[in-house]
Amino acid sequence: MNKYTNMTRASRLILIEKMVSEKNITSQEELLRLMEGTGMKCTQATLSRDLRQLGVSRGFDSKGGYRYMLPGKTAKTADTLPGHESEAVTGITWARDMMLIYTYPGFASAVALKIDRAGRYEIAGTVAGDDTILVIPRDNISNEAVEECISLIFKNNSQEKQ
Amino acid sequence: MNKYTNMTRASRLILIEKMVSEKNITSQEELLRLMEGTGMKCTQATLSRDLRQLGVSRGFDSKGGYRYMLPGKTAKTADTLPGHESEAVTGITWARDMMLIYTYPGFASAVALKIDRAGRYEIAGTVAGDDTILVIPRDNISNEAVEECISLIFKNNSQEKQ
DNA sequence: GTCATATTTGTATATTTATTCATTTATAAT
DNA sequence: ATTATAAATGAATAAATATACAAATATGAC
Repeated sequence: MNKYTNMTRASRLILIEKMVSEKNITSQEELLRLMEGTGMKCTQATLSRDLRQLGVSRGFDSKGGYRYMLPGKTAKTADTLPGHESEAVTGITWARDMMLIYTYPGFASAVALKIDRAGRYEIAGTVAGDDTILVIPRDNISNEAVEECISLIFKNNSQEKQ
Repeated sequence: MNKYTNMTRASRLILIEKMVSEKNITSQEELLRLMEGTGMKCTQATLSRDLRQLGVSRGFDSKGGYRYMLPGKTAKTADTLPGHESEAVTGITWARDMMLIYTYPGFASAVALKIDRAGRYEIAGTVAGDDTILVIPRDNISNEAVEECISLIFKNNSQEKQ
């Protein structure tokens, strides 16, 4: 049953979602002013509660600026129906402070893509052949840190369902 | 060029990501205390800056509680080397005394071919994946020399197109 | 309508997070 | 090494956001 029969509140929540999805909102004060412009007014306190209710949170845009965003937009998982890249891995070893990942033939680039997309700064880059990936850590990053990192990427991968 | 050469900072960033991914962090103060527990200490101000750098933001978990979380699959801005941009090249960095060149998907081998054909002594060889090129300098060749070299190749490249 | 109860809201304030500025530390050039 | 330049940091503080509590408003039963 719908708990939100209060019209004022209901339409305010709708307006907030609309504003957040369309505009680049950087603070609650800013959103407040935008909403006032449309005749819908409330206080920052109410906005704070509404945003929590909606799951709208302040994150960062691509340039590192603040931006309020809808819950779906935060964890953008555009890629991946497959999501079982880690199963293609047959072995891992270290040589010259670089990690070598072995996969079933043809799977290297798919696994490497997964690693690249994780955007981990510990990893300067990967180069994938057909069944082997060369993972190049940044300077001063320990092998353990990279292993941690790779482990995490594969873990996240298997958890990724939404 | 690699921006993360500071050991203390680099490992702190790693720890932060680890903490955020493993624990349910609800505030910076909380994270601060957790980190202190491992011997890594800094102030809330530094943490605030680090979190922005990492794109880690405070959102809501399924129950509406606060929780710091890693960024979605937002593209990280590659550290670019000014003046070396050729159309397909999206970024350049150094790791383990090797140059890594990032390109748009599918362009790596084309760019690598260009480099190979220049026949520069400084460059022992290249290995290209789909969107990443590993440039291996000869022994005793400085990074600067290789950059000079690559810059020259790209300059020639862009002149060809005009 | 009245009454009882639950929800919503604003004010004031507490808490949390971001930023300024001075200092220190690292990196680069000579 | 020495000096210059840039990056990182902490302390203090500003700015932004959350919450306690009282008042107002809505909802449901009669």
